[in-house]
Amino acid sequence: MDVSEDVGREAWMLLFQLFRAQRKEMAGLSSEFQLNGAQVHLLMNLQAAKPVPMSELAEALHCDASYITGLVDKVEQRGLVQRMPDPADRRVKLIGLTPEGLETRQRLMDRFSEPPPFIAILSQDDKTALRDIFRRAAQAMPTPLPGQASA
Amino acid sequence: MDVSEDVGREAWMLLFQLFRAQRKEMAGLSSEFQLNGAQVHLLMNLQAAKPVPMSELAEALHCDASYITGLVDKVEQRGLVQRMPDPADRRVKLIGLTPEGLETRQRLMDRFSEPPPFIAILSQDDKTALRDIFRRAAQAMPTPLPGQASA
DNA sequence: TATTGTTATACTCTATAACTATA
DNA sequence: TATAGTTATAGAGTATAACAATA
Repeated sequence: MDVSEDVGREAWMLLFQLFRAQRKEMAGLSSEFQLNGAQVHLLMNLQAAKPVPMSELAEALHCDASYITGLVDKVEQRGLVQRMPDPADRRVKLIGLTPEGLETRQRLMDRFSEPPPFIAILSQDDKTALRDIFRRAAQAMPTPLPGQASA
Repeated sequence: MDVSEDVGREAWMLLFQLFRAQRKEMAGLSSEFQLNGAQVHLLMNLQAAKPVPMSELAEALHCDASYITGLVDKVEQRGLVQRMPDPADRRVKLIGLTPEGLETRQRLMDRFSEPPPFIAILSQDDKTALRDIFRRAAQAMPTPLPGQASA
């Protein structure tokens, strides 16, 4: 096993542990909004302007369509999203944010984008280096990353 | 909101999404070993030489003691760990790895330490920079990070 | 016949409360 | 009386299978 591989391994293991150490805080953050993790990601995956088919949400959240039904039910009951018929295909239901949902999503993104301690404690130089490296990583990845926090 | 804060925010949001994009693969990795996430972390938190009280495991895994009972039951039935009495306090049970558990833990750590795509694709320089930054972050954090992968 | 979403149901993960043995 | 672990149980999260409406 060559040394160059070990650098990536060590970086990953450190990140893995750092990330995991603050998983509890993330859960707490979700419950601040009385949402579970999946609901948070549901809102993050919705855009203000363009309603989205439920099937697409299932794909984005890597979960079964039947689970999306229940997920949408809950946030719809809270007035954050609404189901709309798709004029082009009457089997499809489009999910869009309500004005209140948009506002909640905004607060959610602001809150979630607050860096956890292991990033907050870094020097400005390290933060910048991290950002640049992750930008390169994101660009090289096939996955289109969902909604960005508004600055 | 000043600009220096935004750098940390952007770094964090990018990391968050990159991390999340490969959460599915992590779950798949656990099930390769027919273990769930908690069982993986249980094994990772056990050391070869020194058996550990169950209460300590509950703390390390951030979960309730009652859940540890079931967790240990399952991996004990598979012969990976064993309960041992603590001579110093007969209420306490110490959990230690069996030889088979040690071997499984080794394979587990080797497998889990394989960097995910978003790290693997980085240049050698970027990997090194990441490692150094995370080392600084880990050192500055209060949490003692558990078992490191053996190189 | 295939696909979108829904319903009913079951399984896994995890916590809470009551309990036993020991301190 | 307090603590370590266990048991019973309940709740949340998620998937699978059968189904209705539409394509």
